[in-house]
Amino acid sequence: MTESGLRSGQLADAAGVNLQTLRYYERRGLLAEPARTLGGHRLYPPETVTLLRVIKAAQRLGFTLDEIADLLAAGRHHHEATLQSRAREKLADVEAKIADLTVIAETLRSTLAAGCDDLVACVHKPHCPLPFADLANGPGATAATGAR
Amino acid sequence: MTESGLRSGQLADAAGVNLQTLRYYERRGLLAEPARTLGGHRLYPPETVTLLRVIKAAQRLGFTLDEIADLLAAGRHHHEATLQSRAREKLADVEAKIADLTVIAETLRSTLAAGCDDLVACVHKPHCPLPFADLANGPGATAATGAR
DNA sequence: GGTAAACCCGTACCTGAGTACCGGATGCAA
DNA sequence: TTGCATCCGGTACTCAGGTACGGGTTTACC
Repeated sequence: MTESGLRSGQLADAAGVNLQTLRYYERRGLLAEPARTLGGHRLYPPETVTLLRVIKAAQRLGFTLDEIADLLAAGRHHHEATLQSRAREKLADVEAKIADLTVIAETLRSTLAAGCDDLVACVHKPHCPLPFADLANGPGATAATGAR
Repeated sequence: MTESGLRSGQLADAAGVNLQTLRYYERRGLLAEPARTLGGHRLYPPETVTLLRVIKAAQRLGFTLDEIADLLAAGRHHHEATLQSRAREKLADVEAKIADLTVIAETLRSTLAAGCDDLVACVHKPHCPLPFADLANGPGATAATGAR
């Protein structure tokens, strides 16, 4: 009974994830419940390695686990266009984040150029670049809160 | 006894933060323990509004609350250069994140251009732009985890 | 058949930045 | 002095994506 699939530890090693993460993904609906040995140990089909790589790649593109679960389910039911439209939305998100971070980088550069050395004291000087105006209105989409 | 400082609710309103956040910042060492009324209610000096704005501005620049607490303490002790060097580090972080997100945006654009419609199926096609190579080596500093 | 490694499940914990809820106390004005 | 808004403290919960722990099986090899 050697050639029957991967044990959870083997899969975890092969995909570079933690063993616990596999069970977590199973709970989250990203991995289907695998076959089991007589004793109850999980036996994964070999292509699960690819699936995990896909999941990790999608994560790197900024998709959440919930979104990835949706996308995988949609792929199984051949609802095309779902991935395309989600990707379009994500691209808009990412572009907004880049714009936001660009403003932040410029502000940091100004802070350096102005030679500020004390957060509080600097505010009272006219050249202070610290952005007090944009408190309620972050420029990017989901500005001040969880970026990614 | 009208002119003695701000009550916590007034300060929260003036600075645009939640009341609970004030106590949270106090616990985290960002706000000093304020004076109290005889009955134990907090009385903040008016400049605390400015301090909160500074905190929010620094947050927008990508500093964590711990870092801001440090920065504020350093300012009080006139350890100059601390803000400058921290700002330099943050700028490097932010630039790395921008670079990272730029790669991600390009990948998303390729995904759109290639017309991929199924995450898993796409992998087996030669034009698939999904990045499987950079799993263990995110290009940016703290790539896949907390971007902000 | 013994033993060590791997695996099982359930539950608790982690980070970061807050927010919500609760019962009780205080502040202030009419 | 009554009544309502505000505030107090402490605790628990939120989100995302995991990670760790503990006690009990199972597998695999000698």
